[in-house]
Amino acid sequence: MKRHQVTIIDIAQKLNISKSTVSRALTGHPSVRSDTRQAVMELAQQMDYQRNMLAINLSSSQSKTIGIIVPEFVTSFFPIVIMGAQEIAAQVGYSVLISQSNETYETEVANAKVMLANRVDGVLISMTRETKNFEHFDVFKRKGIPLVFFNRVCHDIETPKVVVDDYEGAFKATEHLILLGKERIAHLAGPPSLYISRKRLEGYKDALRKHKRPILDDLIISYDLTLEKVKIYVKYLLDLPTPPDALFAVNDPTAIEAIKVIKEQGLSIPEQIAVVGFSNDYGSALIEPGLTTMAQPTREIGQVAAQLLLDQIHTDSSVWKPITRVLKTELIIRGSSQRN
Amino acid sequence: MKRHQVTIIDIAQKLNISKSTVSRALTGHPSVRSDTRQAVMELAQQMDYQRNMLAINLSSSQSKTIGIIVPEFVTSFFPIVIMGAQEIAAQVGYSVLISQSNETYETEVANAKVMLANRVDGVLISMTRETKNFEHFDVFKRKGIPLVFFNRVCHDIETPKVVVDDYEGAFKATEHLILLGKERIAHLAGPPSLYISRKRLEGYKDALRKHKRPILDDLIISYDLTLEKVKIYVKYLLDLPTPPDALFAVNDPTAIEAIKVIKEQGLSIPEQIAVVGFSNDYGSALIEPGLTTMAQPTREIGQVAAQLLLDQIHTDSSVWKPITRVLKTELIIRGSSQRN
DNA sequence: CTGTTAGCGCGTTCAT
DNA sequence: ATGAACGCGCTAACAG
Repeated sequence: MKRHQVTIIDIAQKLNISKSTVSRALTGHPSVRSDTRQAVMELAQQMDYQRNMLAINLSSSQSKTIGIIVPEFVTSFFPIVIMGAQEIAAQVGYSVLISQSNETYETEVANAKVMLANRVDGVLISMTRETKNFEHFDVFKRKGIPLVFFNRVCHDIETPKVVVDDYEGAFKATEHLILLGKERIAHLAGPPSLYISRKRLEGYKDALRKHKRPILDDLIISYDLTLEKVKIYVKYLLDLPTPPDALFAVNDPTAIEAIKVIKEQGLSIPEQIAVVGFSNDYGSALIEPGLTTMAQPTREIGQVAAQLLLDQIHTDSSVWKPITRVLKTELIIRGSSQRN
Repeated sequence: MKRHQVTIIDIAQKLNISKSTVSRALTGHPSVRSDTRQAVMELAQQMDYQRNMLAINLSSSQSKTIGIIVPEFVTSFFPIVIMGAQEIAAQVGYSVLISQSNETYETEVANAKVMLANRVDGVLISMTRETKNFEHFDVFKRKGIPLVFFNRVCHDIETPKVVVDDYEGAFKATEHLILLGKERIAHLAGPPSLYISRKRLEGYKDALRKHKRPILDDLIISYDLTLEKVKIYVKYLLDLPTPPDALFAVNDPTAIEAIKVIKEQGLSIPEQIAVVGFSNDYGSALIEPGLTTMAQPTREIGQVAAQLLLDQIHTDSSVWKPITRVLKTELIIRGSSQRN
């Protein structure tokens, strides 16, 4: 079977009029006799005519597509962000080209090239945990393609960003544990390469300082977010001469993994050790005990990021400033930190 | 700032040679002097040249893009399928255009149009639960655009499909409960409009028949997969004069919701009522007790579907047959059906 | 080996 | 109100 899509020419011929007229009728141009328009519309409908965006995009040299590069798809966080972004994009007729970097720098670079090749009008990015070189982002800037970072942002590129208040969130989470009477609060932190890891670590430390607690380096472990390693670190913490009585994890997957390990070890949560995560992922309400966590407005992150990107796309970029939108987090208390 | 991407012409001018030569060098055509090629490649690199897929796609009248239409993004199932599909597509240089129908027929139709307009080379589809009219799928067939259904397939369209053995899976799940000594096994089924609902229901019934158990209509509830309603149905079941002692749910989100309700009601799982789901979603290992479920090879579904689609795209479709690939499920036993 | 030309489908001038 | 002609960037077919 031949693949053949109906074109304007096809319908022009059938109606024995010029392609330009058909084009005008289809695009709702006023200067077309209404009966002509009528005829065109009907035939188009009947022949299943669909505008060829490939052609339109080429001649308008814009793709009406925004790219999204995320590290992964496994946790519920990124899919939900994407949903939010897609909603906004769809409202103004934009498509979305999604790609995952699989937490690998090389893949991220490759994905960026695909975006470039496909002439996306703008890109939403959340970086890999191992991205330390930003040349592939710079290319977008040089070519005048708007960029918006979210979640895992890059501060070496001057561009809008959408984040949650990681510092404040971590501060509150830690303070919550302190107010619960916990004395030795450990922190399973993310890699320092990620800004969010550093901010959350800072918040954790400042909460301890505010309440005049010592900051114990033994209790702070920075790891690369490879979940398999959580077991090792949690065991290490539990085997300490004086083990922690609380754990603040950099994100929910980490916290959930930690809870599993702690339960395996036969310790009681939250009595012997309380746990707090960050994100309010899908799993945090499911695990037993429920995970106390800092909720992020996930969908909203996607919406705001997409809106910021569209603003940039439509505005004369010379007038525009690299704002950072900081969204609020909210403490969700569940059984992992407090018996009800 | 002006948006301007480097073109072949730009580099042709700088090198003072013809565009065709540049094009040939870039595409690895053999008939180019190696020093010429060298020069072109270097300059291209240096100028951050990226092939304009928009142009290539237009002139080759194919987009090197496959579309994926899924009902939602919330459960982990579809994102993982998409990951699988993306892997395969990426290997052969295909991009992926993703859209969610939000379980709404109208959105699905609209998405199909977007796919058409973007001239995707093929489409992967899992239908909405409310899709009963298939005209929008037929359009693809008429235009010669290959289609592959997965998971929620449509049997009125002659096209390849990728499914798991829902019948067998449901049969095994039910039999598992029977062998556990459960006498009154309820089934929270999906809407009859979905083939998978019907198949799972069939498997459930046949397992009962095989073991000479009565099929009690009271214990079979078909619902529209709106999770909020699970509570109502489960309560109804529990309030029956002789309530069920086991529940087989059509999918994991339903089962997980059911477990929550059952726990709220103060009943013990699995002693008073055992629960089995279908899918082995992310949450099923997290909830307490762990959910016994039929695991689907989720990622593989995406891979196989994408491969089937690519085969169709690359093959002369006249020679090709609408195979249905049936993948195997596997029973994962956890605490919701059996104490260890 | 390299340059020239045509055409992919559409929107958009510029004429009429 | 309509038609003709051009260009978007690139590849392929056709000369040299």
